[in-house]
Amino acid sequence: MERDAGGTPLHDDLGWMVGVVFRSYVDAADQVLAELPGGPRGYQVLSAACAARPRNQGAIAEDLGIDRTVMTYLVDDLERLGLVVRRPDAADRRSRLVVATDAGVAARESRRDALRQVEDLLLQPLSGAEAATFRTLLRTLACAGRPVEHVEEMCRIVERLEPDRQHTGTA
Amino acid sequence: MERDAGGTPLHDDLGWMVGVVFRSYVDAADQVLAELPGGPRGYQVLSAACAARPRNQGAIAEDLGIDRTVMTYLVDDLERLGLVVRRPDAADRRSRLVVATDAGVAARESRRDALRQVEDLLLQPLSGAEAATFRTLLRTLACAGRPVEHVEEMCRIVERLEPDRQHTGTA
DNA sequence: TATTGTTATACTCTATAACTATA
DNA sequence: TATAGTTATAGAGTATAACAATA
Repeated sequence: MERDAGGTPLHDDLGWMVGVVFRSYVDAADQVLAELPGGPRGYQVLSAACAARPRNQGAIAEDLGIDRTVMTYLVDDLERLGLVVRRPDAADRRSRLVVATDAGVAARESRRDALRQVEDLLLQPLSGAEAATFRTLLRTLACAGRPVEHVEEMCRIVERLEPDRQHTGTA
Repeated sequence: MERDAGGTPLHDDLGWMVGVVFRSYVDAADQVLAELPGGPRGYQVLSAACAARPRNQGAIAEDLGIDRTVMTYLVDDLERLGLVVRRPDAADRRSRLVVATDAGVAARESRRDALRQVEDLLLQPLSGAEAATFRTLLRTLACAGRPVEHVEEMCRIVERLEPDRQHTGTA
């Protein structure tokens, strides 16, 4: 039962690495998106509202991994600023389609350009080719299904862990 | 000022991609780390406590991107479970070195094995070679300085954005 | 009966400020 | 005076539950 030999056992931890990069992006993006409600997520809602085929709040919320109740507040704020509107869905009168206004499209475009510079800054430690590779691989991961939904595999992992639970107590 | 032609403008957004992967990891890791206080971050503190050279709370907090006040609670919980101890630092009596106990080392090792399976599950959409490349590039980014600290570049980006601010009001 | 969206409430998490003890 | 850590408080963010309208 030896201690970790290396000085920093975290450098092999995917969770730590993803967390560092995630926080770096959010911190940098927050500076650029200061005037936009909701920070990066408000921008992402606005981006979704700029898509060719408008979608309803629930669909956008699922895509962005946020609760639908939070989506209500985000859309409220964006609508109050005149950046998006809630359009009734002829096919389902319960549903509200979120659509960007002209001002919303313009606001999104200027933010997108600024965010691209932030992204370049974030990827600066990589060469141009490496950055392109990183984007491609990251997109593959992001667009694939979420591993949490691999219920069976997760259950097997947790079950295999059970015998060791006494190490941490039951609290 | 045309609407986005593609169906999903988010698929080119680095922030969206990193966010999706980050949430996927946290959700999956939470299942494996259910008994450990603080979830993935509690695990990361425990990992830091397993390092060869013990460090104090502030240094660990900075590495993990969490506030030092939060660190106090995390270490409290881990110490209560007997996984770490606060050892006085002979060189500076204000400082508390966080050191894993034998039980802490054992708990961390079993969790690390489970987390490796979670990581493999997360990276399943990639081939073996691609996954290795992704880890390497991600580590390079995570170990590099944070872009927020590139104060000058950030200021230039924000300044260039200023003329467009009227699109979003001043709230 | 299930689903979309809203509202109100409660909860968690995080940050702020004040304090102690060291340096 | 500045720093490491703690504590208490307040604030932001988030989730839970109940509700209305529609399917």
